Formats: sequence, C-alpha cells, structure tokens
Amino acid sequence: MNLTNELVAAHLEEIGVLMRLAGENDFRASAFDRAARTIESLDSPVANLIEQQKLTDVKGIGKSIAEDIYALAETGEIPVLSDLRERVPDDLKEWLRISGLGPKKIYKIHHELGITTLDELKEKCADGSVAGLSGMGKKSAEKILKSIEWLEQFGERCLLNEADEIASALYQDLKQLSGVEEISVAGSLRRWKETIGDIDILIGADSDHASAIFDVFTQNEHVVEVLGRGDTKSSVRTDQGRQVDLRIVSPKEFPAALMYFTGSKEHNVVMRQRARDRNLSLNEYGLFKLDSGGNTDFDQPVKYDSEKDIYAELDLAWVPPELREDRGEFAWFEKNDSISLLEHDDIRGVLHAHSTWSDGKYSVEQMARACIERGYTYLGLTDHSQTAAYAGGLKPDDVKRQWDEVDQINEKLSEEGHVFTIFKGIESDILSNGNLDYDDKLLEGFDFVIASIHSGLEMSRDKMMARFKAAIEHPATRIVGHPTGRLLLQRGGSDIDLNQLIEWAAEHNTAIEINANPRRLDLDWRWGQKARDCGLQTAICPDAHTTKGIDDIRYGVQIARKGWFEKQRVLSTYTAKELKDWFNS
DNA sequence: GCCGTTTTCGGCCCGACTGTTTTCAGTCG
Repeated sequence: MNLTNELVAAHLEEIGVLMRLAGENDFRASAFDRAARTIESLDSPVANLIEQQKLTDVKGIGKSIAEDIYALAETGEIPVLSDLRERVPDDLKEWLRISGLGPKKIYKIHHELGITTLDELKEKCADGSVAGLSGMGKKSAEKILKSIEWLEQFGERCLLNEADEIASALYQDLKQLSGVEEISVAGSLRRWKETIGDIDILIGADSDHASAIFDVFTQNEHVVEVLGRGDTKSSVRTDQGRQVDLRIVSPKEFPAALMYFTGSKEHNVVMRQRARDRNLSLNEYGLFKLDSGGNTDFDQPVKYDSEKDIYAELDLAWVPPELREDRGEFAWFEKNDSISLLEHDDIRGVLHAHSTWSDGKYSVEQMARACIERGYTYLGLTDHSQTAAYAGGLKPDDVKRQWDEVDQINEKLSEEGHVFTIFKGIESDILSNGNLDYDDKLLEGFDFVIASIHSGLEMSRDKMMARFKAAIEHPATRIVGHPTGRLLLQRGGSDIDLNQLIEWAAEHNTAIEINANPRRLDLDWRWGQKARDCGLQTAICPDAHTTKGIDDIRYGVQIARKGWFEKQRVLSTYTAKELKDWFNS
C-alpha cells in the first residue's frame, strides 16, 4: 500500500477527534493531533520513514504512534482507530462544528439521550431534554439550536475576501473612535489563512473608553446579534453570518495581546513552552517571571514595546504573521534575523486573465487598460483553449485572429506612450491523455502556455499524475494552472501527489501558479516548504475574468508569503523583458 | 501518547466568558 503523508495525517487526526468524543484523556488526543500535523508538514514521503523503520526519529512520534502507522502500512488499518470508529458514531463529528458544543458536552448528550444525528439533536433541544441534563440548561439548548441554524444558513467558514470586507468595514468604523490608540485585525485573517471562521479585532485603549467602544461595536449596522459582552471582550454575529470578536486591552499590553490573538494556536503553544523553558510565562498581557511555585508572577513583568521584543526574549527574530503556523518558522527564526518574502509592490504584471474571446467579461483592450491603470507593465492574456467549449474556448482560427488583435492593441498602446506588453498566452486544457489542446505547431506560436485541468478531476491519483507529467514534459508548457482544481468550501481538489508534482515542475523549469482567486488559492501554501526546497518558481495569477478580478492578486501575494516564496521565485515580479526571456528559456 | 543533560514519572499553555452553579466545568481562541 502506497501511503501518502496526507493519508497518514488524516488517520491520526481522526483518532484525535474520536478520542475526544469518546471522552478519553485530552493530552493523549493532542498527541495524535500533533503527530498528524508533523507528518502532514514533512517535506519527504512518510513512506520512506516507514520503509526504514525510522518513524520514532521524528519529534512527536513515539513508539505507540509509530506502531499505529506501521500497522496502517501493513494492513491498511489502525486497530485503535477501527475500535474508535465502532464506538463513536460518525455523525457526532458534525456536532463539533456547533459553537458552544465541545467534546465533553457532545459525549454527555450522546450518551445520556442516546442520540447521534443532527436532526435528533435539534429535536431534543426543542423538547427540553437537553436542558434537563446536569450542567446544561435552557440557555444552552437555545444556543445550540441557534448555532445550528447559523451553520446551516452560512456555513462554518467563509472565503478570505468576504472576511476581509467585513473586517475592513468594522476596522474603519472603530479606528476613529476616541480613546482608540492602537487597532489591528488579528486571528486567522492577519495570518491570511485561505478560509476564515471568526474575525478578530484588537484595540489598544484605556479601560475607561472600553464601554463606549463596545457600544459602537455592538450597534454597528451589520450586527444582528450580540453573542456576549464582558469588560474586555465582546462577540457579535453579522448579517453575513460571521462571528466577530473584539478585544480591548490597554495600549501598553497591545503588542502581547496582538501576538496572542494572531495565533495560530499551534504557534502560541510553542511560544509559551519556550517561555516556560526560560522560566517565564507568556499570556495576552505580556511576559512575566514565574514565582517559586511555577505560577505567573504578575508583579514581575518583563518589559517590551513590540512583538519583536517579545520574540527576542524567547530568542527568536520577529515572525511575519503569515508564517505563524508552527511549520518550520521556529527553526528558521532561531537562526535568521529575518526572511525575504514577496511584497505587494514587487508585482510588475498580470499573468492569467480572460477576455471576451472566451469567458471573460471585458475585451482584451479593456483588460490591458485596467492593468495599466493599476500600474502593471504587462498582461499575460490566457483565454481558454478549444476543449473548454462551455467557456467559449478558442478554435485554432480564433487563436490566429486574437493574435492579430493583440498585435494591434500592443501597437496602439505603444503609440499612446504606454510601456506595456500584452503577451499571447493560452490556458490550455490538459486533456485526459495528458496532451495539450492544440497541435504543437500552433502551441509554438504562443508566448507562453498555462496548462490546466478543467475536466476529469476525479481520475485516480496515478492517472492524474500521468496527465500532469505529460503536460509538464511538453516544451510549450511554462506554467501549471490551479493544480488541484479545488474550490474552497465547495469541493476538494483532485487526488494528486503534490510533492511529486512540485519536483517534476522544478526539474523542468516549469512554474506552478498560485491562483489568486479567493475561491481557489491553489497551489496551497502548505506546500511552500517543499517548493522552497526544490527551488520551484510560481506566478501570482488572478485568473481574472473581469477588470476587478485583477485585484485578487493581493490574495495571491499573501498566500505566496504564507508559502515562504521570496521575490526571485515569483515570475510576476519579473520585468516584461525578463519574463520573455524566461518564457523562451 | 510524548518527552526529558535538573526528571523515565508527572507534567503537558493560559485567561475570558458563559451558564450553570454557590465554586466550577466547559468552551473558545
């Protein structure tokens, strides 16, 4: 059995979840969580470690979990998981998504009322059975019902752009209030995760202003429900179904609080452990010495003025928020003062955009002018190829007419004094046999080809990889488009071996795009370390179908940063001349 | 379940808030 890292991680993670639901020791469950994340972020195949019987060399994998993985490799299953699956109904996992319900309460409700489905849970909340359980009450039952309603209407998470819009509006609203000395978005939005659950906003203000600030927050026009309100924290639900948490701390404590509320949880756990190792305690108010009993001594604070100071106390350089995922940042920032990551201003041009020739909404000229307005110096036009009939893909004759039009517009723009180039590209379908979508002669005429899969996404892993291999080996292919084909919150991607794909692409001097459309963000940032090790090139591709779609580049830049991409490995930072040379290299 | 140059056993990150309680467990981030 060929075990992938993702598959092993998924098994371990499921054990962790089911253990909690089965009411078992939380630390034990956490050990499986940690092991899952470790395996997932390995940049070599776990299969090698299995073969060499070296699993326990990996930190966080002990004898017991190693044996579980060996069992998985040999028999295809893990006894402890099989056992858990029998004991814990699958439906209960769904309940974890309900806010206010954790493993303990789920365990209690399931056991004492003998129910497993979401519908049964709704019934028992409505008829008073849940309220009758010890430790639960009428309010708990109401909260559960309400939370299920929200969940069914809006889902658990939203796309990055939606969260970004909600947060920006609230940020603007709060920023100007009197007493607000510091304000920042925190949480997963500050870390630019690809999807967002709750939105976190942090304010530094003296406590006598807090009440007035919370008043404005809870009375914002988009707020439909106030979920909670204390002296330092308030949570609301907006009309788009998102929960927003606002924390107010004193300006002095702002840096520590910002670090704390930015997370990730995993990053914070390591930070606190590092503090403990240095006889300190880290919390949202700062760093403190430990007293003789090993407890936080709030009378002995360590002075700091910024996040940077706090990292420095723990022998680390400042970690950009995007990298705070406990995926290698500690090793890096122990040894290095900083990291050179792609910046927004580095982007010089737009690669991957559609026009009215296929399924875009604007003409080539309109798209080009929109790029110019935004200060970009080239447009890599890539309409769909002929097989994408649903998207108005170009027949060979269309291609030649489009080339003529591009020549004319290039000339016209040049006459107007613009230093701007439209590159003749195509987003060629990778057919099921791995061929590109035109004959070689026509393909040669393009400045560059983005090769993407749009159909047959469900093929087996082996067949998908054979398709990609053939496409990458084709001399015309310069960029691989949205490799997994996932649509965030809608459908998962194809089953492919991304580690292998990255190796192949890097070997053939072919780039893999970071599709910047917030529904895709594919290549996923989690493969950033592998890409870095292989020297893979990428491009920030808005996949724009409208002029406004060009602005999605900003999400792509953030994801590239999150994937540890530096400027030199991003084609979109090249000048038109450099890019042309690279296309022909 | 994992880990350890103070430890092979006994820890494992920490505080706010809520709802249920009369002192705290569970959830959340």
